[in-house]
Amino acid sequence: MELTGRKKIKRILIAVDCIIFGFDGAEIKALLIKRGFKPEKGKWSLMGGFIKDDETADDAASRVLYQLTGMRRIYMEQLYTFTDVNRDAAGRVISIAYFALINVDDYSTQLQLAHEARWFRLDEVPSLIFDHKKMVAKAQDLLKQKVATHPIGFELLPSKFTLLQLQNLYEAIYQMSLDKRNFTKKMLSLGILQKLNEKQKESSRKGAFYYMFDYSKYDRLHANGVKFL
Amino acid sequence: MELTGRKKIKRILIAVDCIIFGFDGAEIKALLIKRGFKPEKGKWSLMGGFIKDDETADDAASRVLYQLTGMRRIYMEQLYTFTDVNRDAAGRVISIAYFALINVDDYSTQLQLAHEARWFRLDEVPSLIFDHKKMVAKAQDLLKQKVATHPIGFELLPSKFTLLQLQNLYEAIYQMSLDKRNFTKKMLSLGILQKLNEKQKESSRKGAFYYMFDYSKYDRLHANGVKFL
DNA sequence: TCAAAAGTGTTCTAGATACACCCATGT
DNA sequence: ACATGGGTGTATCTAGAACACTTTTGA
Repeated sequence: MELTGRKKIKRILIAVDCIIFGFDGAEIKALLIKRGFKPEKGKWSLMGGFIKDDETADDAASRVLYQLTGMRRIYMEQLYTFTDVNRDAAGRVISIAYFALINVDDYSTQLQLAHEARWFRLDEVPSLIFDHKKMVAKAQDLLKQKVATHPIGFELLPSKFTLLQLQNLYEAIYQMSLDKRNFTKKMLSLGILQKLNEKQKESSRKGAFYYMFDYSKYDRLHANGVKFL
Repeated sequence: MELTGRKKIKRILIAVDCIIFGFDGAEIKALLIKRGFKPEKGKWSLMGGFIKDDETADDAASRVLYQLTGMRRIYMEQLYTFTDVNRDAAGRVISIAYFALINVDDYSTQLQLAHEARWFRLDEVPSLIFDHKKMVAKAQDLLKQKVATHPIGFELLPSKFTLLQLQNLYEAIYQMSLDKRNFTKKMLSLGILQKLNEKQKESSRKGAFYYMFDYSKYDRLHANGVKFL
């Protein structure tokens, strides 16, 4: 870049903030923490942290996600960088927001308690510090848009899931109901689900077959994205 | 965000870099400058600059675009934030990349000369400093993706354009040829083009009608995006 | 035997694609 | 009169949408 205005630059801190989505079988939820320090102590907020000078933003986001969830290799993607001059009460801080998807079942209750974290339905997110509400809204947009063409919905489900669970997931994301026959026809036609010989017996007498998402088939068939919906 | 690792943080500078696309009637091109200062003086690079402490990243990108083009109100959108620890030879600098579209005809030759700027076909972009090549690639992806569902292609054309010019634009972006009848049928069916009573006579004896993009009709009809292709 | 969820096929419709000729005009 | 690009219509195909009954099995 060109050197313009370099002299005027004061210290600007760089943070990452993570919008973490989960799916409880019926609703998409966001994981928020009760902020345990000043400023804005006691208010709800996204989990975040400052970037260290030897790590990338991706590294920082992974670290922050690990602290909160104890999980590594979480699906995660850079969302947007928020730079309003007065967005953080404590001084000039820009924040690189990350969007993450986790399977709720893998998430330890212990850590949840330690951080005073809670899952919130998207229509019940409380007021959040700074511009975190905007971040959540933007993440929700990205989720809707991305899940229509990329196989990321599976990140929100256990590795074995039934077709009905998958349908419920899409219905929750889009807030609409889908036709069961059309949905299964479409999903199976993509050739990226592997049917197991095992049934989920909890929710019905007949039992529903489990499926797994087959990453290698996906990569082979749909290198350039699919149309899920 | 949580306070983690704050103590270890050294100064990190924040820059913006702009990927500027234009369309010359046949090809999509990117505007690059010959860097006039060290490090990497004399090499090709994107136009960029540091964020001042009283401006947002959007402000900084607008400023940088104005410096290079003399134009205000350029279509512009935040693309991605690049944070590799050693991306900039001069020290730790993160860069918020912006994606911009301009109408080549509006661009002053004077300013072009002052910055030693040049338009490059996307398949002839020379080697660039730092990670600017990655930025260009990412911007090209976004262009392809976004132009399919949002009316941003018009930013690359004069306000009055013929249907053939519009088709050429899409053909250039997607590197494929389209059927003239199907293309015009589709475009006109969207109800967002206004036909003028004026013909472009330069390129044929018969002359081709000019059209304009009608923003208000677009907003009314397609509040949630359209499918152009 | 019955309640409760699982599984499955056909018709209809709209949008996308493929395809070729006549039109208007300046020289 | 003719060369050049401008403009237009129809048939086919494909994907999505609408729609309801049978199957399985544990209690």
